[in-house]
Formats: sequence, structure tokens, C-alpha cells
Amino acid sequence: MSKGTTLDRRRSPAPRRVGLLARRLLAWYDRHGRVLPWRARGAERPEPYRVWLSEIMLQQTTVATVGPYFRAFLQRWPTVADLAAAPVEAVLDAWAGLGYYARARNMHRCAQVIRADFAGVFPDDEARLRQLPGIGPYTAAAIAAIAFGRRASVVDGNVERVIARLFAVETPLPAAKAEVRALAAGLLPADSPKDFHTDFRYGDFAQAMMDLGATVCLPRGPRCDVCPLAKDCAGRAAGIADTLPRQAAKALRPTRRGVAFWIEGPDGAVLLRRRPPRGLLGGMLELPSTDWRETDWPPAEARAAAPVSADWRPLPGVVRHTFTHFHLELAVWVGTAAKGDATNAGLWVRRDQLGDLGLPTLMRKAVAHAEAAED
DNA sequence: GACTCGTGGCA
DNA sequence: TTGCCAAGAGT
Repeated sequence: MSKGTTLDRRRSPAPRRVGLLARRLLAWYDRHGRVLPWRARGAERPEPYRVWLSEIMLQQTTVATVGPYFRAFLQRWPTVADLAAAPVEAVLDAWAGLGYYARARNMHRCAQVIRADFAGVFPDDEARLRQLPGIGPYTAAAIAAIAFGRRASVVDGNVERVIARLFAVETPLPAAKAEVRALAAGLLPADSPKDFHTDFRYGDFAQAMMDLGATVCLPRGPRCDVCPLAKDCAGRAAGIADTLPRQAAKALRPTRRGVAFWIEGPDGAVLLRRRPPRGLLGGMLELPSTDWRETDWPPAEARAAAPVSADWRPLPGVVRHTFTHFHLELAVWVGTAAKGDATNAGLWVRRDQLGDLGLPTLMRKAVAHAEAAED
């Protein structure tokens, strides 16, 4: 391949080249695109509800993790109206373990807006989708393209990586985001007279870009030998593809500490409570706990923070869990209380029902820690 | 722009 | 063990 044929980040490729590149990518997608539970087969378009549900779940979450949750939600709430009618606590409990719980709260609000303001029908354009709770730039574009065939530039983490390599963008993220978005938009074939009812498969193009990033243009060890865009790739030509995209240095994660209370009632039930509706693990069930802070908890201070008074027995060891921006070391104290002592402190749950409750992963670890110590 | 916000898999 | 990363959004 002669020099000067790769893509140049300083200017958009010519329209003819855009069209050829896009069709080459679609041809690759038709052969190598993944079969996924929410993806329509052949030329049909998937239901907007399925696309929306999957896209919310897939935010910062792997395909393998989402699969079982997607199927469970679809079975339990087959339509957006069913989801809107559910109590938000039921949605949160079904979401337990998936993480980023604001997604579930916003998704539920979104369903209610769709029902109340849109007669239960998803809007079919990017701008109106963007106004809905939990739907940001990426998800609005993805739904518009995949569910409605609209011309929309869909840029997720995969596409950022593909674009940064394809155009050899050496500016570190996140500063490079605007440039990457513009370059990605430049790869969409030109507008047809109207921006829909065209022949071009904008939805498949978006999914092709993401599949390419997920299966070929890998974060480490890109498989340029099987990439349909290799001969266009400026990063590969420069020998720097595997070093892109560059990333700004990330902050260190501090360690926070707390004490969780395993409180048994006289009949062996355990006291749980629901966390405040916003913030970390917002709206989720938990073992009652002190705040989580970087300094230690002297026993007297932890006792004062407990929801009931009891003759506490600290368990050996700690539960370790890492969140996005801090590590947590959670000690567990065991005590007993009369149910009357804990009025309004939470809800009593039988031990054999703890497994069905929809606890976030940290709390599952804490429960396991306490139960292991009881044996 | 900088933070906040989960979890599991992998090198 | 540690850090990185994954179909980002809200504030």
C-alpha cells in the first residue's frame, strides 16, 4: 500500500471514500457481527423497548453480564407500560448486582414519561430521545439509529478507540472527545433528501463500529490482520495503533472504612434497611452501616452510629469491595435486638429469604461474611 | 471539565 | 495484587 492512503485527522475523507469505507464495514458486519439477545436478525428492526432496555443495561457494562438481566426484565416486564407500572423498588431489586443503580431509577422514570407524555410509544428521533431520563448523547443516537434507522453518529468507548486509531488522534481523552465525535460523524454517508427512509443501514453501521471495537480493534492487542479498515488506518500506518487512544492520568483510589451491623431478632430474622434514594447504592437494600470514611472507626463511635444498642461482637476480618473511585473495607459487627428496639429502623428479613432480596454485591459479600462466621 | 456512580473479567 | 476496561449519564 502506497503512502498517503490512510485517513487524515485534519480533514474529512471525500464522500466517495466515506461511502466505500462504510460499505466495507457493513460487509464485514454481515459476516462477523455478533448474535446478541437484543439484536434483530436480518433486515427487520428490533422493538424500541428492547433496544432501549439493552442500551441502558449496556452502559459501562459487558455484554456477558447484561444477558441474564435483559432476559429477566423482558420476561417480567414485557412492555414499557408494564415497567412504568412497577414500583421503583421492584425495579431496583431486579437490577441488584448490575451496578450503577441510578440507571435503574432513571430507566423507571423514563418509562413513566413514555407512558404519560408519549402514549407509551418511544419518540423516533435523536433530539427527543435525548430529553428523556437516563438517555444521554450515546444512547439517544444508538436508539435512533438501531431502532428507527435514523442517521445518527453513535460514539461509545469502542468507537472512540476505533476512531482514535483510524485517524491517529494522539490527544489524550477526555480532551479528544470533541475531535473524535466530529471524525466519527464524518464517516456517516451523506444525508439523503430526508434523513430517514434511506437505503443506508445506519443502525447496522453503528453496531458494526461497536462490534469492530469489541472483537477486532481491541484495547490491548488489536487484531489488525483481520480488520476491514486496516488499510485506511493512520494509527496502524504510524505503528502506534495499540497505544491509542491516549488517556489522561487517573486519580488514585483512596480506601474508606465502615462498620456494618448484622442484627438478629429473637426469631433469627436480620435487620435490613433501604438506602437513601440518591447517591451511592441509592435506593438499594443494605445491612445498617456507619458512614464510610477514610479514617478509622473507634469502637465507641461505631456503637453510637448503630441503629440499635446491643452487645456487639466484632467479626474477625473485613469485607473488601472496590467501587469506581474508592476501596472499601467494611467490618461486620454481630448483635441481637428485640424487634421493638428497631421500630422504623428498617425491615426484618428471615435468614432463608436473604438470597432472594436483590442485594447489591457489596451487601452480598457482607452477608456471606456474617454467615460464614456463624458456622 | 471534573466528579460521582458498580461490578466482573482479565493480563 | 493491581490496574484497566466495558454499548455513559447526571450534576
